[in-house]
Amino acid sequence: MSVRSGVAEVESSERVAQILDASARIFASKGYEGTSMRDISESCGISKSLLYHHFTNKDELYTRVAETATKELYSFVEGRVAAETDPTQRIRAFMLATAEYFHRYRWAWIASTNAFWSDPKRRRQKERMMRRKRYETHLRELIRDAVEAGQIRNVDEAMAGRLILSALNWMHRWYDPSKSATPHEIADTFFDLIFKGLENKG
Amino acid sequence: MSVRSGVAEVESSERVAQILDASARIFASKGYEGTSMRDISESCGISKSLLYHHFTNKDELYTRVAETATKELYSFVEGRVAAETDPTQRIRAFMLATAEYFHRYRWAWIASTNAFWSDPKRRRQKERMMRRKRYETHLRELIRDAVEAGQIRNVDEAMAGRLILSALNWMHRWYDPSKSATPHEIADTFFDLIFKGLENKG
DNA sequence: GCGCGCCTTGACCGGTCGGTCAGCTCCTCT
DNA sequence: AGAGGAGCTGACCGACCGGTCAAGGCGCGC
Repeated sequence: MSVRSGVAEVESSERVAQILDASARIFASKGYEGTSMRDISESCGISKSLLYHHFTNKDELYTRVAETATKELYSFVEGRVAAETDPTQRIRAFMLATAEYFHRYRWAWIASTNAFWSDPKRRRQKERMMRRKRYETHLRELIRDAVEAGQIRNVDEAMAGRLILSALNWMHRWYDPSKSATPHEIADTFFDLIFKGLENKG
Repeated sequence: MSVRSGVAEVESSERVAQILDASARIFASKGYEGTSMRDISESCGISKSLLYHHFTNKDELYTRVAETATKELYSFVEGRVAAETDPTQRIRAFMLATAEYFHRYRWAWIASTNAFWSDPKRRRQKERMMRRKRYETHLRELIRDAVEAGQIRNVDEAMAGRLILSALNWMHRWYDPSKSATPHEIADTFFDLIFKGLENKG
């Protein structure tokens, strides 16, 4: 495993970063319960004991992986949104930024998405849910602003927000990095489809 | 567990149906690996051995659950689509039928969705993927028909199809049956949003 | 009364799980 | 030279996993 996959790019220890990267990939493809500490240690070419030298237990290791997928998402997206002034373009920036974030932390994103249900630790889940809610509320505010600016029609912003997030959140299930379109292009296409609609007005 | 949750509604044996229903709920909430045969047997109030009397192993039990979520989806949706003639209304029927199917087999749907990755048996996955592809191809054909009929603009039908399916497939992550909107109403709202778009034309 | 099948059980199996521990190597600072 | 700490290992632990098996209860036809 020579190529880094996005997790812990600025991790102090080289080994810790290697473990986090390998864990992200394995958790993403096999789920939390389906991944054993032996799987991880063997994919890193190290002993299982060394995992416990760097991390207290499996749960902390998983949490570290999952956090990278969500922890800075909000501030990253907010920064991109703030760079735009036009209400509609702010929504587009929200979508493109989310896609870019997904692209960068793909395996960690998938790992945390797949274990959305069945979280053994409720404290962690509560924390993640709060970040999530803040992120979703932000989108709804952007939609509300665009409605008030007269740029989009008076839709239910909760449902419109869910539609946008569905398009972005389902992407990991079919996105193939070896194919042509980048997440950025995909998000842009979805923005066009959602904004203009399918209907032929001509 | 007195209430049936959709799986195996016409199952010959009462006990088998009970096991399938309980399994669907537990697989849905804890995943395949996270669910033990003891979990299932205890939630049914029976011994673990009895599970193996009715099912050969854990994999067959899971497969039986997962199949109910996908096996008849295509023919069910196709039937609803065939009842409509207008190309746009056929797309709407596709969406409403999918939402209704999800509503009916909710736990089995979630269980099979969550275990999309990490499928130990490749044969089964291949089978499911073929059904899935047929289902998705059908939608793309409906979109193409509507484009050719001049009802929707000349969009990329693959991306338009993915947008529609994303909205439907992500629903299980936020749908709450205790809340007001039914899957039918949700799908109808999504159809309206996707068809007309967010843009204010006035 | 009695044998026969079906549903059902508890005891048990080998294997794997997450996690622990004593101790090894090797580099650094004094 | 030697003390000490970080990185690292293999042997090991109890718990739990999926799965097996011999046998018990029990209704039904003869």
